[in-house]
Amino acid sequence: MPELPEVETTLRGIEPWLRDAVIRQVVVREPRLRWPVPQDVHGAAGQAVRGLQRRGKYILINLERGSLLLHLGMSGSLRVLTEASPPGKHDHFDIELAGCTIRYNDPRRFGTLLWLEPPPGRHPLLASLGPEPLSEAFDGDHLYRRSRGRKAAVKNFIMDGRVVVGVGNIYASEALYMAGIHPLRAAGRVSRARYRGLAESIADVLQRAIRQGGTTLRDFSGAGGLPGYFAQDLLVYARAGQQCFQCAGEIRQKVIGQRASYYCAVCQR
DNA sequence: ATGACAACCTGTGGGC
DNA sequence: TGCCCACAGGTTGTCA
Repeated sequence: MPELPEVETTLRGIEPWLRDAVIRQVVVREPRLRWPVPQDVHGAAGQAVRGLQRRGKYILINLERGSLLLHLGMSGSLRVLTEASPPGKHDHFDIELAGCTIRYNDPRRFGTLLWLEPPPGRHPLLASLGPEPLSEAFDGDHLYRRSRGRKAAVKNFIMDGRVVVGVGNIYASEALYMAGIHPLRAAGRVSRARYRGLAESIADVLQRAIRQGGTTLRDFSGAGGLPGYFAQDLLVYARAGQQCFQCAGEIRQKVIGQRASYYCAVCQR
């Protein structure tokens, strides 16, 4: 469920509660996530929060010595609870602070809770990640350089976290539509000029989605429990069979790289 | 190095 | 109402 805008929304929701807080304890009820939750995470207890950051779709809670690394997977969400409430189904762990509990729910258990020794950036999961799409380091020239000789579909290319982080299945379709690029086009056969447009589209769609609190298709909600409202702004995603907003042609759906992809065969070449 | 795809897991919705 | 299948916002690991 969560791509970069949803993770950013989640981060912003928990940030005010974590700022200057001390971790009271981490309660793990179900350690069987994407990787087994290590005992190390209990080392967080008693440590003060130094800062919070997002790296791609990862959330890093940096403590005095070491960091908690969270990933929401496909169906994870965090919720800030200010009153005691009994854990429900799929509530796999809590991060308890003095004034609240941050509770993780994840039906599919593709999410992650790991302990990172400093410096966090050297951890294998973070070490080879590409640039942040909303940073100076990301632009069309970067995409152009990285794509030379690549035969993979451009949609798969921009969803590769080593190329650029945070672009998931929804926003990949959206950005390619905005840039007029067919998702199946070989990444190595997209011009520099069109990659510049694509990079701008990626940054634009992610920023607008963040402003709307992300996209809620079925069950995403931010840390305050509210859904995101970007679903009503989607141009192609989940619109198979409906009319293209530009040419009134029919939006197509096709599986690319095991994922449903949406595009207009007229507007995207 | 690159690309294709199976795997991880649960819930939901559609067709019959 | 119930059963079975396809599919769902992510990422890694394996194999050719």
